[in-house]
Amino acid sequence: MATFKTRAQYVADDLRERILGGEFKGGSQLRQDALARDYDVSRIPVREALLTLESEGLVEFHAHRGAFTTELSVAAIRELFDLRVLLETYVLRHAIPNLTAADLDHAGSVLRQYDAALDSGSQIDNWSDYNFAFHHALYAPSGLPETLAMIGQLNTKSGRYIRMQLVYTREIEKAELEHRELLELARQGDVDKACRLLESHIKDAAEGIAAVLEKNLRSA
Amino acid sequence: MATFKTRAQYVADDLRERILGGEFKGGSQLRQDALARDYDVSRIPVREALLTLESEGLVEFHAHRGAFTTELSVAAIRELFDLRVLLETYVLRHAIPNLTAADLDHAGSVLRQYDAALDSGSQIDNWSDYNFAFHHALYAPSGLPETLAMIGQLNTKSGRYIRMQLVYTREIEKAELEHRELLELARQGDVDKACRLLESHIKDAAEGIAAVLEKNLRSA
DNA sequence: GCCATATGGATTGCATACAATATCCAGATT
DNA sequence: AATCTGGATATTGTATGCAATCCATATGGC
Repeated sequence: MATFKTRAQYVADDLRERILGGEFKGGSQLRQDALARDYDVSRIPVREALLTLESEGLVEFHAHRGAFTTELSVAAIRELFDLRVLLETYVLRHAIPNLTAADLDHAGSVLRQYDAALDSGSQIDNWSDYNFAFHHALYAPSGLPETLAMIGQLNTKSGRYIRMQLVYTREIEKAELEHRELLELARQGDVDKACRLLESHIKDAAEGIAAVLEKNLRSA
Repeated sequence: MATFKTRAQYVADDLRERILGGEFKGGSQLRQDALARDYDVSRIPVREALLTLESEGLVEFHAHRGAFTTELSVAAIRELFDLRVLLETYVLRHAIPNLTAADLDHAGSVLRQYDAALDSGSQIDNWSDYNFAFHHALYAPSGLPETLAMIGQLNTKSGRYIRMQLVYTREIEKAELEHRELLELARQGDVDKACRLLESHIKDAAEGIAAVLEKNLRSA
């Protein structure tokens, strides 16, 4: 069922990856005509894709001037990460009591895939997806789909900067260790400790990103 | 600046009002052709408007079948209101210490406008906007624009049901009293009491809506 | 020399027209 | 009788082309 994908959706998915991957820096303009040629479609599906990305906070439309990739201020990034702490500890708190053995197994298997990917080389492009998959595996049993959707939005909006931080500071290994610890605490059902760890896990990432951004600002 | 509004935006704004106003119940289909005739535009801006509304959670696209207004389950509504409690107490907590005399005056004047609207007759259409304006006046000094945007999303998504509850249960007056109390607590800087009141204010609304929906379900 | 205004060029926003897809219903098959 | 097949129909999804708008540059008045 519903295996059909419109061209607009295809363009949106690919363009999202390109933006999150850092191909378009700063507030660079995305010309509809050029993108249409890129994807060999007309400008209509490109426009629709850009509208979708606008609603996700990745681009901004200026009437008759076109779409530009958004650039988040350091303050905005801090705010988004504070929101992540608030919402993710909230769902984790609700998820842990519901975790089944199958849920824990699934989260564990995602972690093992991390390791395989790490060992096989720097598949950093996919790391963000794995990261989100692990967090999602822990959160899903909360039975709070609307909340999970908002968390997904926050991740998308700040995704570009998360990847940047990972590349710059190479602290994937540290995150990986914290993930293992988080899974263990969840297995033990220690809600408070797990939430505290999650909070510092997210805040550390935010501080790393802020540091990188502020360094870049000074050098520019 | 930027006083220009595309037709797609105009259609989106108007259609949003119509959906929130309850003109399209249940999962009713929104045919692009009919809407295009309604607004005397082509289907392109209609499609773009529908895409915008989809990102706001008001409609859903089914490929080649069209757009349908979404219908939230009682569980989803409860979840959205729980999220509102979480996020709104969060911003209120951050806003109260920053409230200036001008902020309090502004919030008070919004309240006075309520009263005027109430006395002049049942301008229920506008009440939701006033309601949001009051809450926004209290929250804005938090200096957390991203969080405010998410709260706005939650309000939009659940807006249809808020209006329904107000019409059915006529508890506008109660909400109005609570607003005055909330403003007074904010003026006194009593963060904890204000947040507790806000929490029950939102939860009461959620329970009222759930009661109405469950009654409707039984009668249907 | 400086500010207001007009004009050219580029790009978007939209209307029209066509292609692709899902659904429905009739008819055949088991 | 129930299920499956296939074509007709309605509706969406997209391509093309044109009109509207913005920005930059040049021009004229003071």
